Amino acid sequence: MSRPRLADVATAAGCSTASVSLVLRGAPGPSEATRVRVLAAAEELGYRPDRAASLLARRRSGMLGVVTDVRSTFHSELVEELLAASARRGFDLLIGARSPARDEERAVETLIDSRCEALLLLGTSSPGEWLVALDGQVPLVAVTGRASGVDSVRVDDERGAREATEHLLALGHRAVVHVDGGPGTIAADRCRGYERAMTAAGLEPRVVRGGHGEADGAAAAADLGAATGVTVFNDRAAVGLLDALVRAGVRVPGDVSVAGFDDSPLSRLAHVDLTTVSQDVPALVEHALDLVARRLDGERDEVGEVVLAPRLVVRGTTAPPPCARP
Amino acid sequence: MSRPRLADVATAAGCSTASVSLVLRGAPGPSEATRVRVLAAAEELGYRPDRAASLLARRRSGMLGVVTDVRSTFHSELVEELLAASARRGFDLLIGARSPARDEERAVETLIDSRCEALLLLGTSSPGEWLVALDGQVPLVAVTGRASGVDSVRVDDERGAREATEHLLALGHRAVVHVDGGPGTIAADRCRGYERAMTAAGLEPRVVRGGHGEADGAAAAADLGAATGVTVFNDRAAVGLLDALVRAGVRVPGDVSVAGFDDSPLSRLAHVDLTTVSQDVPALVEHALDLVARRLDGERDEVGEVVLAPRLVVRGTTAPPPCARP
DNA sequence: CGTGCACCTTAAAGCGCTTTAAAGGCTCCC
DNA sequence: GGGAGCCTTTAAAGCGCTTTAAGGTGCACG
Repeated sequence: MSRPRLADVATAAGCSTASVSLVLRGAPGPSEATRVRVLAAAEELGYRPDRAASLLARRRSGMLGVVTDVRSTFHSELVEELLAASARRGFDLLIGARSPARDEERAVETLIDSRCEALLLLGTSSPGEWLVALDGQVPLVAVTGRASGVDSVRVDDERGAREATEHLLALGHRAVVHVDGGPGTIAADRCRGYERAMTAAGLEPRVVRGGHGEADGAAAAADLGAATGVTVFNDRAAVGLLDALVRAGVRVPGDVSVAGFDDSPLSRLAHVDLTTVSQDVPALVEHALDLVARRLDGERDEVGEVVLAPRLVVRGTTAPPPCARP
Repeated sequence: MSRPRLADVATAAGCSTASVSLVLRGAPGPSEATRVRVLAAAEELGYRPDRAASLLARRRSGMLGVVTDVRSTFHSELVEELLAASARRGFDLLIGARSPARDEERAVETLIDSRCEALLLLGTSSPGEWLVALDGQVPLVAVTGRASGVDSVRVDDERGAREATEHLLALGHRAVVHVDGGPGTIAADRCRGYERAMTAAGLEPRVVRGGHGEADGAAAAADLGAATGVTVFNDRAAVGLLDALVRAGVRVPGDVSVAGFDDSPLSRLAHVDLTTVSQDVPALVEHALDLVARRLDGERDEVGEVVLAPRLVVRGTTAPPPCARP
C-alpha cells in the first residue's frame, strides 16, 4: 500500500480534508476535539505531507536565493550551514555566485528569475539604496554585512577586532599591526576595532594593506616591520601570512603572534591552530532564516537587525612577545 | 504581470498545453513544426517550469537520500559536490548521517520514510545481501564502496595505493610501510595495492595498524620503525601522522616521506602540502547521479559499476630518502 | 472514392494539498 | 418558538503540470 494522503487521514479521523489541513498546519478554526482526533489519526497512519503539493497549492516556491563569494571559505561554511538549516525549515537553496564587485547584481537577477521567495546576501558591499530598492522587489537579508534600511545579521566586527587586539596587548605586545581586508564595510569595521584598541592603550595603530585571500596575507608578511603581534582581517589571509612567516624562518608564536578572524575550519587544523575570532555561523544562519521566515509569513514589516557577540578563540598562534620572556 | 505558465506558452504557440509539455520535455510526439513554434514561444516569454507542479503531476518527490559518515572530511567533500550536482539535475538531497557500524540501517529507514526516490550510500560497508535486498525496495548506489549485485561508483583503490607505493619506491625508498584503515573493503583494497607494489619490487611489505581519523594516524607514528616511506590509508590519518612526526622532530620529507589518499582539502593546504591519491570527487558524483537518473527513468536494469582511475598528486611530503642524497 | 493507417494534437482527468465561500449547528434571547 | 449571531465543518475550486485516451488529418492504397 502506498503512503497515506491527506484524504486517508481525513477518513480515519472522520472529517474532511480541509479540517485535517487546518489542524496539521496549526491554523485556527478546528475545535479541540477535531484537533485531537486528526493528530491521532495522522500519527497513527504515519502521515507526512507532500511538499510539492503543498507548495503548489500555496503558490510558493519554497526557494531561497543565496548570493555568495565563491572564493571565501567562510562563505562556504555559511552556505553549508544554510543548506542544513534551510532544509530543516523546508526551504530549498539556490546558490548564486558572485566574483568581484558589482557582479552581485547579475547573480541577484538570476535568483529572482528562478522564483526565489527571498534573498540572503552574504557579505554584500552593494550600495545601501540599491539594496533598499531590491528589498522592495523581494525580501532580503544581508548576512555578514551592513546597510541601513534592510534586514541584516552579523557579528559585531569592530568589537571582535578590538578583542583580538586587546588579547595581544594583554599578552604584553606593544608593536601590534593590523593587516586589513581592503575596501568594504566589514574590513573598515574590523580595522576600526583594531585602531580603537590601540589608541585606548596609548599606542600608535599601524595598518598594513592586505585582502581576503591567502596571497594577500602572504604579501603582507614583508610589511610587518618590527611588529611582534598581528591581527589579520580574516583567517584565510592569516593562514597565508603564517605560511610566509614560517617559510621565512620566523617562529609563530615565538617571534610573532598572529590572530585571525572568522574561526574558519582552516584555523582549527592542528597544523594551523590559529587564534581567531569566532562568528558563530549557526546562530548567524538561524537568525537570518528567522528574519526571512517571519517576513514571508507577514509577521513583520519593520527592519530587522541582529548583531551577535563575537567570541575570541585563543589557540596556538598567540603568546607573549619574545622580549617579555626569560 | 506574473510569471508565464505553461498555458501562456500554449496560447502564444497556438497549441495545447499538452503539446507544450511534450515539447519542453523532449518527449516524442510533437512534429518538428510544433516543436519549433513552442520553443520559440517559451524562449520569448522566458518561461520556466514550476518544479512543484511538475513533481506533483509526475508523482515524484525529487529527493535523493545520502547516507554519510559525518566524521569523514572526504564524505563532506562528496556531499558538498553532491549538493551542487544534484541541484543542477533538479534533485533535492536529504542527508542521513550514520555514526559507527550498523547505524546505516536506521539512517536508511529514515530516508526511505521521507519519500526519497533513491539512495546514495557513501563508503558503505554493509553486507552485500542486505544491500541487494534494500536495492529491491529503492534504487541504490554505493559510492566509494564495493558490493556485488548493486550499482557502485568508486576509484580503483588498489591501483591508487599501488601507484603511491611505486612513487615512493621510484624515489629510492626501500623501507616503506603502510598505515592501514582498519576493517572494510576499501581499506583492504588499498592495503592490497601497497602489498602488490612491494612484492613486485621484491620487498617485504609491512602493515601498521591505523584507522580513518587523525588520532589513528598519529598513533601509528610510533610503529614506523626504520621506515623512510609511508603510505597511509587516507589523508586524515596522514595529517595526524605528519603532525606526530613534526612534533617528534622528524623532518618531512627530509627524514620520512608520507603519502595519503583522497586528495582532501586538508592535503592541499600550504601547511600540509601532502602527496596523495586523488579521487576526482566531481566525476564520482556525476557518475553516481547518472546511474540514479538512468535507473529512475527506467532506462536501465542491469547493475552498473563504474571504476574510475585514481590520480597520484605529488606534493611536498615525498622526496628521496636521506641515504640517497649527498 | 471509400478505407485503413500512421501521425499529430488535444481534451480532460488527475497529482495532493490549500483556501474560501457557504452550509450546518449551537446557543441565546426576545 | 423563532430568529440572530457565532463557531465548526466542509464542498469545491483551484495551483501548474503530466499523461492518456480519444479525436483529427492526411495520405497511400484498393
